[in-house]
Amino acid sequence: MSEMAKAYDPKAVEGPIFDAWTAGRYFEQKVVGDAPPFTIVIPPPNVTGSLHMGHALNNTIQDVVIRRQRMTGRPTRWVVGTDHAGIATQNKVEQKIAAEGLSRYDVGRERFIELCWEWRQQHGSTIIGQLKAMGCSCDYSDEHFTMDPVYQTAVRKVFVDWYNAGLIYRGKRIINWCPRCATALSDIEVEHEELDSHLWHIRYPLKEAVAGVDHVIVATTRPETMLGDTCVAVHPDDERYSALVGATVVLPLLGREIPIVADSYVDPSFGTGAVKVTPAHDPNDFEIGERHDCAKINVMNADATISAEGGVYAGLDRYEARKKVIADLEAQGLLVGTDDHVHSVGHCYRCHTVIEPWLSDQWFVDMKPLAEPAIEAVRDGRVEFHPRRWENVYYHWMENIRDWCVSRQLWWGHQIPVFYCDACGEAHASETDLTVCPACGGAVRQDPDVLDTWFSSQLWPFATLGWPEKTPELDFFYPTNVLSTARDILFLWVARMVMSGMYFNDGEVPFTDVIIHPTVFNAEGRRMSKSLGTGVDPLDLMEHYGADGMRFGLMLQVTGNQDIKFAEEKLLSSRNFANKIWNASRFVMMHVAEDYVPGEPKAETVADAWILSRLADLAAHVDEGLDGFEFGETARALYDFFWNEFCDWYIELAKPRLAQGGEPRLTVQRNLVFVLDKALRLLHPMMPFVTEEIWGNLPLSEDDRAESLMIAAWPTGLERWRDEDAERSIVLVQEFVTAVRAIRARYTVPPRTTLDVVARIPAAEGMVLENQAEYLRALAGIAGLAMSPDAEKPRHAATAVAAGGEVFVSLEGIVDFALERQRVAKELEKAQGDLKKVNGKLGNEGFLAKAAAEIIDKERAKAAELLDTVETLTVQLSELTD
RNA sequence: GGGCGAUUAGCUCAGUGGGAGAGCGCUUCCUUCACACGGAAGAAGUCACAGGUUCAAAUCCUGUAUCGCCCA
Repeated sequence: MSEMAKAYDPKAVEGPIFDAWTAGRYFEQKVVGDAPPFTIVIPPPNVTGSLHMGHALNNTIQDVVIRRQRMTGRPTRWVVGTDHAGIATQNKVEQKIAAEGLSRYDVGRERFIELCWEWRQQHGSTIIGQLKAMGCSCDYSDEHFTMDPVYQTAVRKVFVDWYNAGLIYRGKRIINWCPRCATALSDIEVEHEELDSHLWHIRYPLKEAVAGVDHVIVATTRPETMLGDTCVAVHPDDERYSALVGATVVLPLLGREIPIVADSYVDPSFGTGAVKVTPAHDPNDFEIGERHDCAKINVMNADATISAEGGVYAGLDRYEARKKVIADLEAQGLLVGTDDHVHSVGHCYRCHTVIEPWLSDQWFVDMKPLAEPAIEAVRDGRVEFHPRRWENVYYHWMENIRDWCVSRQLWWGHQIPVFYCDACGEAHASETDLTVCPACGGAVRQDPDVLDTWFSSQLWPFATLGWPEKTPELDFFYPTNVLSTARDILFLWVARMVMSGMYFNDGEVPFTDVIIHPTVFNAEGRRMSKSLGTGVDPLDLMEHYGADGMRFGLMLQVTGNQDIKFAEEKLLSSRNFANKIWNASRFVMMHVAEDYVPGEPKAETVADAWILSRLADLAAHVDEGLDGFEFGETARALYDFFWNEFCDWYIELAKPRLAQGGEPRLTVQRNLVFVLDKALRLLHPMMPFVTEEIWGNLPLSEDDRAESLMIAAWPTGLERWRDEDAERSIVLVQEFVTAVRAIRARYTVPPRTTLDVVARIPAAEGMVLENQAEYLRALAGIAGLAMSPDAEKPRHAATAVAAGGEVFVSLEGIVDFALERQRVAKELEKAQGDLKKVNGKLGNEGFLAKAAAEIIDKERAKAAELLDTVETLTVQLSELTD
């Protein structure tokens, strides 16, 4: 066995370990096995992306889940890959050719797509490499991409099937237009932000006065859109305007004559109660326009400049146009007021440009029929959310779902497989490219738009398994088990996977458990953003704390209902934890030398029984925690066990017997190895590298050994080691030792100075402690030890209350009575307070009548114990006179 | 406007009906043969506020305040 370094060095270990895993092909899973398979599909990161904290967290979660499942012996598969990120990739390539002074129109569509592929070849694997650095156990031999040829087949089939089923249609609608990306966006790709703006009140003159009224005043947040106004609307019940309905208004600046209509959409309490209606530039106005058969005049170009319809304003940018419109209205005396107004403005989720509601031809998916079974699947528990409350968010969205605009005016992506014939005017959706019209044989041209990236990503759980082919993989691994993701793509992705997954797989859900993990904010609670420089780079963190340190530090911070304000100090303690485990293991290895013979563990001493019992408890906690996807609690349980129980106490308790040699030494060696072995297995999913490195060197029996910890068996059957008596006994030992150490610390007794200790301890506890006397001596630095139920307190002794009795340490000449009085008085006060509280309960008839019997017994025992303590401390205080 | 979540030690957070916890930080002591990325001991909290339910509330209910997020 090789000598272990004094400190754990992640850099020296991680690379070789990962290479060994790869060489062993432990990540790969073939379609074999008796146990039910366990599958996770990775939320495909954006191909242009690099690892950020959200990825780090999410992929650690997935790795923890799948590593544990793999160790239980189930055939596991973690499908990895990237999505083609239409807008983002196109932006990258456009930036690149812009450096040569070229636009995509200069290079042409075909060449541009080639350049996108080239970009992908060069940069598209960045994030996959970073997942490897984290230790993620994805099946890298089977990487997928949402533009792979087979994937394209799947996308086309979905489009054509839905088209033929009438679920996809084309229509002129108001969509969210990003003028910078020059493409439509779906509703959920728009981020709304409250902005300070104004509400402008504008006088619209009537063509002819009605009952002495010669104008109407409208209020608007977007004065420039008045160029496209085709009516003015008021509420039908609004008496202020009832006489005016049907009258004609002369639109200022342009002189267009438009009607006043009554529509119940109008909120009479907002502004003046009269609204200008611009059907081509607002979704609500579009609806009003439809109802009243008003013209839809598009006054804006794709780049958000005013179109030819805008008269003298044509060519101006939308904000320039706004300024000029306001100035002109003011000059004509038509601007009657300007209020401050906060309103919600949509921004592009990719580039944060203000989006423009815009009338154009787009493709839509009719969502309602798809949503219904997907809602049902969650209602009846075929899909479960963790934490559960996310179900409500899902229901709310699904029940109010709107049609999905799936066309994008981009070049990079899945081009819409619809072919138009100019000769006969027919349109055909086709899984294969058409060159001639199936109806008339005329020439056809394909729709130039591409599909929303999410249209392809929604197929991920089955398209990556070979669908639409009925592959063995699809049969074996679908439905998948866990889908872990951030909440911000619950709608963009998760909901759509459920809908399409069920539609195309005979109603079978794509996964059974959805983990919605917390969002990682920075230490100040702000969103981490590369552009704002508020982010933290996981690669830097791994550099400082190791992959295990980062992973474990993140796991410690995952809780069910709280977002994470990133606390780097948790990574520091996790790195230290890795080192602690390393050194505890190093200690064990140093003491299992040539003389060691592997064998079964044995609960020979109370300490042995205790640690084995605690190990059983840990295993139960880890199983329960991971089954419930409670990563924070699981991490804490592992941390506490290793550090506070195994290292702080068991190793210390083991030392005397290790030194003793012979049979006791062999037993304790075997127990140390056993506990370490099982505990490393339990920790492995969270800290794969350090555990693998250590475990490979453990002197295990042939039965317990495996090629690698990552494919070693998950611990089971530890329950038989439960021993509550032993646990209680060790608590007594800990209390006693801590009491003596506290006295040592209080009087700064040098570490090597041994003390004479007298203890007045009840018989039962005394017997237990008597049996552990060797431990007490070793751990507390005791020379003479005398225990009895009626021991006399020596003169000049420092005292402590512990183990149901009193501990006295003779400290002739150095005891500070003032200090002792102060301390005892404080302890007494606390005990009296507690006693009063407990007695209050016990004196309460309601409590005695209604509380559970075991609670009452517990309170009685507590009262008796506290009374003892109070009496003891009272006596001690009275004795502290000289 | 509707909804969700949060408010516990200096900081970051666990804890969901019966004696307030962890990590980091802080104080004191210790370079003792696994570990100073360490050991030992310790100080530190009217569990946001106000009502209510209950024998019993950090925990359940209602309201208020503050902060964050989502939807419209």
